[in-house]
Amino acid sequence: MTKDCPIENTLKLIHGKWKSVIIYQLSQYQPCRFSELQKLIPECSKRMLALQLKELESDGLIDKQVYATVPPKTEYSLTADGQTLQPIIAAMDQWGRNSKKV
Amino acid sequence: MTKDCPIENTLKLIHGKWKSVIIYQLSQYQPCRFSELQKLIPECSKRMLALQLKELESDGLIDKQVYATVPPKTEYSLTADGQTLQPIIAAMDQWGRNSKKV
DNA sequence: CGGGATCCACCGCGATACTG
DNA sequence: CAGTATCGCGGTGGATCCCG
Repeated sequence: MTKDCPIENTLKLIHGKWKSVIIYQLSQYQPCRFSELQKLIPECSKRMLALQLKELESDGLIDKQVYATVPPKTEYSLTADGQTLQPIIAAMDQWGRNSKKV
Repeated sequence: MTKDCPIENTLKLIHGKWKSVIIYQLSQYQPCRFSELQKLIPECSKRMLALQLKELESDGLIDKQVYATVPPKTEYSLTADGQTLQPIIAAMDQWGRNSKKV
Protein backbone atom coordinates (compact mmCIF):
# COMPACT_ATOMS: atom_id res chain seq x y z
CA MET A 1 0.00 0.00 0.00
CA THR A 2 1.06 3.48 -0.79
CA LYS A 3 2.58 5.40 2.07
CA ASP A 4 -0.19 6.06 4.55
CA CYS A 5 -2.90 6.59 1.99
CA PRO A 6 -6.34 5.46 3.17
CA ILE A 7 -7.74 6.88 -0.02
CA GLU A 8 -6.96 3.60 -1.69
CA ASN A 9 -9.37 1.83 0.65
CA THR A 10 -12.09 4.21 -0.34
CA LEU A 11 -11.22 3.93 -3.99
CA LYS A 12 -11.59 0.18 -3.95
CA LEU A 13 -15.24 0.58 -3.02
CA ILE A 14 -16.38 3.53 -5.08
CA HIS A 15 -14.09 3.19 -8.04
CA GLY A 16 -16.18 2.07 -10.96
CA LYS A 17 -17.72 4.00 -13.75
CA TRP A 18 -21.12 4.44 -12.12
CA LYS A 19 -20.86 3.60 -8.45
CA SER A 20 -20.66 7.10 -7.11
CA VAL A 21 -23.45 8.21 -9.41
CA ILE A 22 -25.63 5.36 -8.17
CA ILE A 23 -24.93 6.30 -4.58
CA TYR A 24 -25.67 9.90 -5.37
CA GLN A 25 -29.03 9.09 -6.90
CA LEU A 26 -29.92 6.70 -4.12
CA SER A 27 -29.11 9.33 -1.53
CA GLN A 28 -31.79 11.47 -3.14
CA TYR A 29 -34.42 9.04 -4.30
CA GLN A 30 -34.14 6.23 -1.82
CA PRO A 31 -35.56 3.62 -1.96
CA CYS A 32 -35.33 3.12 -5.66
CA ARG A 33 -36.35 0.39 -8.04
CA PHE A 34 -34.09 -1.01 -10.71
CA SER A 35 -36.05 0.58 -13.51
CA GLU A 36 -36.07 3.91 -11.73
CA LEU A 37 -32.31 3.85 -11.49
CA GLN A 38 -32.19 3.10 -15.19
CA LYS A 39 -34.18 6.23 -15.89
CA LEU A 40 -32.04 8.28 -13.55
CA ILE A 41 -28.84 7.06 -15.18
CA PRO A 42 -29.77 6.37 -18.80
CA GLU A 43 -26.16 6.36 -19.97
CA CYS A 44 -25.44 3.37 -17.79
CA SER A 45 -26.36 0.13 -19.51
CA LYS A 46 -28.67 -2.33 -17.81
CA ARG A 47 -25.84 -4.78 -17.56
CA MET A 48 -23.48 -2.34 -15.89
CA LEU A 49 -26.18 -1.12 -13.57
CA ALA A 50 -26.80 -4.69 -12.40
CA LEU A 51 -23.10 -5.38 -12.01
CA GLN A 52 -22.32 -2.24 -10.07
CA LEU A 53 -25.35 -2.69 -7.85
CA LYS A 54 -24.23 -6.21 -7.06
CA GLU A 55 -20.76 -5.05 -6.11
CA LEU A 56 -22.08 -2.23 -4.00
CA GLU A 57 -24.36 -4.68 -2.27
CA SER A 58 -21.66 -7.23 -1.57
CA ASP A 59 -19.51 -4.39 -0.24
CA GLY A 60 -22.30 -3.60 2.18
CA LEU A 61 -22.93 -0.13 0.88
CA ILE A 62 -26.44 -0.67 -0.40
CA ASP A 63 -29.37 -2.82 0.53
CA LYS A 64 -31.55 -4.82 -1.80
CA GLN A 65 -35.15 -5.63 -1.02
CA VAL A 66 -36.73 -8.23 -3.26
CA TYR A 67 -40.48 -8.63 -3.42
CA ALA A 68 -41.49 -12.03 -4.71
CA THR A 69 -44.37 -10.69 -6.72
CA VAL A 70 -45.30 -11.03 -10.34
CA PRO A 71 -43.90 -9.09 -12.00
CA PRO A 72 -40.88 -8.99 -9.69
CA LYS A 73 -39.98 -5.83 -7.84
CA THR A 74 -36.79 -4.79 -6.10
CA GLU A 75 -35.88 -1.77 -4.11
CA TYR A 76 -32.43 -0.47 -3.45
CA SER A 77 -31.39 1.78 -0.62
CA LEU A 78 -28.24 2.86 1.15
CA THR A 79 -27.05 0.99 4.20
CA ALA A 80 -25.75 2.85 7.23
CA ASP A 81 -22.26 2.32 5.82
CA GLY A 82 -23.38 3.62 2.49
CA GLN A 83 -24.76 6.72 4.14
CA THR A 84 -21.35 7.51 5.56
CA LEU A 85 -20.10 8.08 2.04
CA GLN A 86 -22.35 11.09 1.84
CA PRO A 87 -19.61 13.63 2.61
CA ILE A 88 -17.56 12.35 -0.32
CA ILE A 89 -20.47 12.26 -2.71
CA ALA A 90 -21.69 15.66 -1.60
CA ALA A 91 -18.21 17.11 -2.05
CA MET A 92 -17.99 15.72 -5.56
CA ASP A 93 -21.43 17.03 -6.34
CA GLN A 94 -20.54 20.45 -5.01
CA TRP A 95 -17.31 20.60 -6.93
CA GLY A 96 -19.01 19.57 -10.13
CA ARG A 97 -21.51 22.38 -9.73
CA ASN A 98 -18.94 25.06 -9.10
CA SER A 99 -16.83 24.05 -12.05
CA LYS A 100 -19.76 24.34 -14.43
CA LYS A 101 -17.74 27.09 -16.06
CA VAL A 102 -15.86 24.34 -17.84
CA MET B 1 -25.65 13.49 -19.12
CA THR B 2 -27.38 11.76 -16.28
CA LYS B 3 -30.22 13.67 -14.69
CA ASP B 4 -28.70 16.61 -12.89
CA CYS B 5 -25.56 14.85 -11.79
CA PRO B 6 -22.54 17.12 -11.58
CA ILE B 7 -20.63 14.24 -10.12
CA GLU B 8 -19.87 13.11 -13.62
CA ASN B 9 -17.97 16.32 -14.25
CA THR B 10 -15.85 15.66 -11.22
CA LEU B 11 -15.38 12.05 -12.14
CA LYS B 12 -14.02 12.91 -15.54
CA LEU B 13 -11.15 14.72 -13.90
CA ILE B 14 -10.26 12.53 -10.96
CA HIS B 15 -11.24 9.16 -12.32
CA GLY B 16 -8.12 7.16 -12.93
CA LYS B 17 -6.34 4.65 -10.83
CA TRP B 18 -3.91 7.09 -9.26
CA LYS B 19 -5.13 10.61 -9.79
CA SER B 20 -6.72 11.13 -6.42
CA VAL B 21 -3.75 9.56 -4.71
CA ILE B 22 -1.41 11.88 -6.57
CA ILE B 23 -3.48 14.87 -5.57
CA TYR B 24 -3.51 13.65 -2.01
CA GLN B 25 0.24 13.31 -1.86
CA LEU B 26 0.79 16.65 -3.56
CA SER B 27 -1.49 18.33 -1.07
CA GLN B 28 0.88 17.18 1.63
CA TYR B 29 4.30 17.32 0.05
CA GLN B 30 3.98 20.09 -2.46
CA PRO B 31 6.01 20.89 -4.48
CA CYS B 32 7.15 17.44 -5.40
CA ARG B 33 9.60 16.02 -7.89
CA PHE B 34 8.81 13.14 -10.19
CA SER B 35 11.07 10.77 -8.32
CA GLU B 36 9.59 11.81 -5.01
CA LEU B 37 6.14 10.97 -6.24
CA GLN B 38 7.46 7.61 -7.34
CA LYS B 39 8.65 6.93 -3.83
CA LEU B 40 5.40 8.11 -2.33
CA ILE B 41 3.37 5.91 -4.66
CA PRO B 42 5.59 2.93 -5.38
CA GLU B 43 2.71 0.79 -6.64
CA CYS B 44 2.14 3.20 -9.48
CA SER B 45 4.39 2.46 -12.41
CA LYS B 46 6.58 5.17 -13.84
CA ARG B 47 4.58 5.07 -17.03
CA MET B 48 1.24 5.50 -15.30
CA LEU B 49 2.61 8.23 -13.09
CA ALA B 50 3.75 10.17 -16.13
CA LEU B 51 0.45 9.64 -17.92
CA GLN B 52 -1.73 10.62 -15.00
CA LEU B 53 0.41 13.66 -14.26
CA LYS B 54 0.10 14.75 -17.86
CA GLU B 55 -3.67 14.44 -17.77
CA LEU B 56 -3.94 16.25 -14.47
CA GLU B 57 -1.78 19.00 -15.88
CA SER B 58 -3.78 19.39 -19.07
CA ASP B 59 -6.91 19.49 -16.96
CA GLY B 60 -5.42 22.39 -15.08
CA LEU B 61 -5.34 20.68 -11.72
CA ILE B 62 -1.60 20.58 -11.27
CA ASP B 63 1.32 22.71 -12.28
CA LYS B 64 4.60 21.52 -13.71
CA GLN B 65 7.80 23.45 -13.28
CA VAL B 66 10.66 22.28 -15.47
CA TYR B 67 14.22 23.30 -14.69
CA ALA B 68 16.44 23.02 -17.73
CA THR B 69 19.36 21.69 -15.77
CA VAL B 70 21.47 18.59 -16.11
CA PRO B 71 20.25 16.28 -14.79
CA PRO B 72 16.75 17.54 -15.46
CA LYS B 73 14.47 18.46 -12.60
CA THR B 74 10.75 18.99 -12.44
CA GLU B 75 8.45 20.03 -9.69
CA TYR B 76 4.76 19.37 -9.49
CA SER B 77 2.29 21.29 -7.40
CA LEU B 78 -1.43 21.85 -7.20
CA THR B 79 -2.99 24.74 -9.03
CA ALA B 80 -5.67 26.84 -7.35
CA ASP B 81 -8.21 24.68 -9.11
CA GLY B 82 -6.46 21.57 -7.87
CA GLN B 83 -6.59 22.91 -4.35
CA THR B 84 -10.35 23.15 -4.54
CA LEU B 85 -10.48 19.37 -4.76
CA GLN B 86 -9.21 19.23 -1.20
CA PRO B 87 -12.64 18.68 0.38
CA ILE B 88 -13.19 15.61 -1.78
CA ILE B 89 -9.74 14.19 -1.18
CA ALA B 90 -9.95 14.89 2.54
CA ALA B 91 -13.35 13.21 2.72
CA MET B 92 -12.03 10.13 0.97
CA ASP B 93 -9.02 10.09 3.24
CA GLN B 94 -11.19 10.41 6.30
CA TRP B 95 -13.55 7.68 5.19
CA GLY B 96 -10.68 5.34 4.46
CA ARG B 97 -9.35 5.85 7.97
CA ASN B 98 -12.64 5.20 9.69
CA SER B 99 -13.30 2.05 7.74
CA LYS B 100 -10.00 0.52 8.73
CA LYS B 101 -12.09 -2.13 10.47
CA VAL B 102 -12.44 -3.76 7.08
C1' DC C 1 -39.75 -6.46 -14.36
C1' DG C 2 -35.22 -7.48 -12.98
C1' DG C 3 -31.89 -9.48 -14.02
C1' DG C 4 -28.17 -13.46 -16.01
C1' DA C 5 -25.28 -15.52 -19.99
C1' DT C 6 -22.58 -14.99 -23.83
C1' DC C 7 -19.70 -12.83 -27.26
C1' DC C 8 -16.71 -9.31 -28.47
C1' DA C 9 -14.29 -4.61 -28.84
C1' DC C 10 -11.63 -1.64 -26.66
C1' DC C 11 -8.23 0.45 -23.70
C1' DG C 12 -6.28 0.79 -19.10
C1' DC C 13 -2.37 -0.60 -17.42
C1' DG C 14 2.00 -3.25 -16.56
C1' DA C 15 6.73 -4.72 -18.20
C1' DT C 16 10.48 -3.62 -20.58
C1' DA C 17 13.59 -0.98 -23.20
C1' DC C 18 15.23 3.34 -24.99
C1' DT C 19 16.34 8.68 -24.86
C1' DG C 20 17.73 13.75 -24.00
C1' DC D 1 16.57 12.40 -13.67
C1' DA D 2 12.43 12.49 -16.08
C1' DG D 3 10.37 10.91 -19.05
C1' DT D 4 8.73 8.29 -24.11
C1' DA D 5 7.98 3.99 -27.25
C1' DT D 6 6.43 -0.39 -28.04
C1' DC D 7 4.26 -4.64 -27.01
C1' DG D 8 0.79 -7.28 -25.02
C1' DC D 9 -2.65 -8.96 -21.83
C1' DG D 10 -6.65 -8.78 -18.77
C1' DG D 11 -10.55 -6.55 -17.38
C1' DT D 12 -14.27 -3.18 -18.35
C1' DG D 13 -18.09 -2.37 -20.57
C1' DG D 14 -21.46 -2.56 -24.78
C1' DA D 15 -24.88 -5.36 -27.54
C1' DT D 16 -27.83 -8.89 -27.76
C1' DC D 17 -30.53 -12.67 -26.33
C1' DC D 18 -32.63 -15.40 -22.73
C1' DC D 19 -35.16 -16.52 -18.42
C1' DG D 20 -38.14 -16.81 -13.97
